[in-house]
Amino acid sequence: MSELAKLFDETVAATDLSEKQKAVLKASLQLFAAKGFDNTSTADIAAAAHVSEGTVYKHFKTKDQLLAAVMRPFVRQVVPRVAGDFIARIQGQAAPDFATFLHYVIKDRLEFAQENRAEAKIFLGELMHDQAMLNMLLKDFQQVAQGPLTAIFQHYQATGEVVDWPVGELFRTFLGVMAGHAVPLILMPTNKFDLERAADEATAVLVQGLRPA
Amino acid sequence: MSELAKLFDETVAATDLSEKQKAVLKASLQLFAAKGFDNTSTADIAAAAHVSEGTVYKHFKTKDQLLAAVMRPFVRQVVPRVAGDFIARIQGQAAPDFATFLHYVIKDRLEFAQENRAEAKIFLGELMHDQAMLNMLLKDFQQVAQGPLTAIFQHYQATGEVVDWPVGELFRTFLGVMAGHAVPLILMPTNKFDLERAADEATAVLVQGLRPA
Amino acid sequence: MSELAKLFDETVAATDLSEKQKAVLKASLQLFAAKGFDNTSTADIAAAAHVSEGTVYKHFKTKDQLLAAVMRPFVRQVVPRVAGDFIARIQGQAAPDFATFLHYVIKDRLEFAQENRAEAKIFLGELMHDQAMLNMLLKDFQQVAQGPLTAIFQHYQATGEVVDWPVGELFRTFLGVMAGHAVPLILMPTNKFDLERAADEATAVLVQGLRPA
Amino acid sequence: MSELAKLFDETVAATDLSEKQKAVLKASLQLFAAKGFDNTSTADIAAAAHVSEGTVYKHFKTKDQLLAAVMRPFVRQVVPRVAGDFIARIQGQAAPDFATFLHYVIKDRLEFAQENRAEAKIFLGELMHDQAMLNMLLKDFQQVAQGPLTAIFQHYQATGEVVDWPVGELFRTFLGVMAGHAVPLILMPTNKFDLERAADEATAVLVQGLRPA
DNA sequence: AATGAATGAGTATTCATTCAT
DNA sequence: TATGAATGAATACTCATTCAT
Repeated sequence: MSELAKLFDETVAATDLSEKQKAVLKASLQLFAAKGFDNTSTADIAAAAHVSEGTVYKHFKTKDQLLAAVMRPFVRQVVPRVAGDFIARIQGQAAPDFATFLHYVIKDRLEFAQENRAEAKIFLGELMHDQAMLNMLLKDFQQVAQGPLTAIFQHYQATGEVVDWPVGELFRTFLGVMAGHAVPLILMPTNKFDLERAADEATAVLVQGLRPA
Repeated sequence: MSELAKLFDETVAATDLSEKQKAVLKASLQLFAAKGFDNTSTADIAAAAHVSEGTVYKHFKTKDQLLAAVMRPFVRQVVPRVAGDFIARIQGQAAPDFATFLHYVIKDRLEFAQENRAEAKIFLGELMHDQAMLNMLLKDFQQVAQGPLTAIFQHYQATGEVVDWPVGELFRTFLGVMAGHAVPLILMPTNKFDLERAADEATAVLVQGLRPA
Repeated sequence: MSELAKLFDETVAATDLSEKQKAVLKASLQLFAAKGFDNTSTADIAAAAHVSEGTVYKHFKTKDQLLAAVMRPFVRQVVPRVAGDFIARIQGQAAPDFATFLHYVIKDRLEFAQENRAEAKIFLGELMHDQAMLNMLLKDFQQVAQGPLTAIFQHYQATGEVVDWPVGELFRTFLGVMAGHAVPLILMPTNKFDLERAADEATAVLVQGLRPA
Repeated sequence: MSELAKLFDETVAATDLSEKQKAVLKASLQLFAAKGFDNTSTADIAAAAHVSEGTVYKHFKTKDQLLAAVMRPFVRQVVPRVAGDFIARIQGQAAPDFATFLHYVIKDRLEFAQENRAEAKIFLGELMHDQAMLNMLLKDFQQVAQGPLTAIFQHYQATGEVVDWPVGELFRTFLGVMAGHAVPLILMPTNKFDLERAADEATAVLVQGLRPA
């Protein structure tokens, strides 16, 4: 199980959620992913959770709160703490080369996507309409981009492994190449996905593509 | 104005749509883009188009048909005829080098995205929930990927400019890098976007990133 | 063609109805009979008559007027002038016996029903909801029952062929027995209906059934 | 109260219908009878039942289901079990004479009509448009006509009380004469109806009318 | 006379949400 | 805590009717 899934379960367990409330959350996750938030009624959720309609509203005051409860732990992890971990090592002497760094991060995020496919699907589906979610994401991105990520990329620019572009541009390319693998992984319900190979490929493209001319 | 935009306008003009019906289409486009299809009511559309609710349904028999009418010309052009044009030149002797090819295609598609921002936003927003749209898109992709695109990439593999990966993988990387520029362009309503520079950058990354090791 | 059908056509022809208006009437007749008045829209009628929606309203100001136009000649003939014709003969010396009288009337009305099946179906279908139609019918019935019919039945009571019940009761029995044949004739679209035999049977039942004990 | 009325009330009571839901049923019955199914809106029903429109749809999923719920117990009893009861006695030795049989059945059915005037009015009003209802009725008729009724009529044909016609013809005459009394009873909201006398009269007509010549 | 685009009130139905039990 | 009946506003869609051309 992924870190997020664990965290999510802990969140659920930690709070005073009864079994029924957990069932509500689980049903919401599945239905939102399968049919979209707007096309899922609270009656659907109640039925899927084997719970009365009133119960759905006992803990979660609105349908939107239900969405938030389902998505919050996921959104918080989309932009990971990975960066923070790495920063420490880089500032020490044992900094890995750019390829190793990329491979680690890409694989980590693809695993994350794979293990949280339902949440990711909801996320992609609502991103366009849910200003709150979009803002949460953008804020996280900016924080990471302006903070730890800048330090990391600057490190590899200093070693000559990465071209001298603004960090934002480097990040955009990184995200694009990764999304090329992540999006199909999320949308297509296939389990034949070769995660290692995808990470290899994306790493190869980025290492070469971002190398100084 | 983009090719599509023209085509779209012609479609509208060609059919015997009255001024009011055109207003309905225009209002639908704007509202779907702004609030999403599900969150736009036919009453909203009628109000925005300064038209009665009955009028909304006079020409377009269902709300779904309205969405289709708004999106069809766009979807048909997402995967462009560009490929076809190029094939001809490549099969002749005057084939451009890989960088030139990429730059042309990328710029063309980014311009397309820029000029059809509203449609593109709806498109992204509905893709997850609208199986029909997703299928249309996937079919188009497969057709292009298995047809002209294969020929093109194989050409550049023969010239030694492109690494010997399966065409699908090359295409995925190409789309990812381009999406890295297109998605922010579509989502952020800024006109400061430097299209030329984005095309340069994406081209640079891909030319290097896909070059044989 | 039945008397009514002729009269109906004359009504249509006589008035300043254009070909299109006649088509509207014909389409209304067919659709009202097939789907009922409430389930037929004026758009349906326009389409079936190959006419614009506006044209439907050019001559007939409301949908109800259309119904009235279709039904009026029928309703006026449901209770026939037959009675008047007969009165004359009875008051003369050449009065037929009760069986002959019944057979003539029953056959005449069954033929009428057969030839005006569509109108009859609408009539039955609307009778319950359309107070105006019901009233028209009841008034006609009362007029006939209190007028000519009374004279006729009293004649046969005087000859000893008919039991000494109030005319209303005799009429009710007569209508019931006839309806037993007419209703299936109207509802079932079969042409195997043996009208002569039905008239024989109904006559036999009534001659015996209404004979003084 | 009639058997059906009881059965109907039990049905309502048996199911877990709340007071409000019963009010919905009652209001539907009254409004459908008064204005017809098509001319009764769910808003009308909600208002008449002093209930919100949502409540109308809580138990009954569609307006058609409401109609079915109102009519089902009635339709099931239109063609009664009476036949079955009689069969037993006839097959025993104590068969009543034809007049007694007729009088019993006619009185029973007229009482039924009197006690279920509202349902009967809806029934007559929808029969023409509601294929399902018509089919239900026809099937019941055929079952009775081909089953118990045949046995009964054949019994009276054997005793020489009834003319040697096909059972279908006998049934048709029986229904016609009865309808002559039942229809006015259903349509006219008068309580002066002398049921005993009507049964006497109908019996007299049929006993004589169907006697062998 | 005929058209057909336009209207707006109306219709069945859904749904997030509340509340008495 | 859980229930599920009740709510009422909202929704997609229909339809009789009008009117400018």
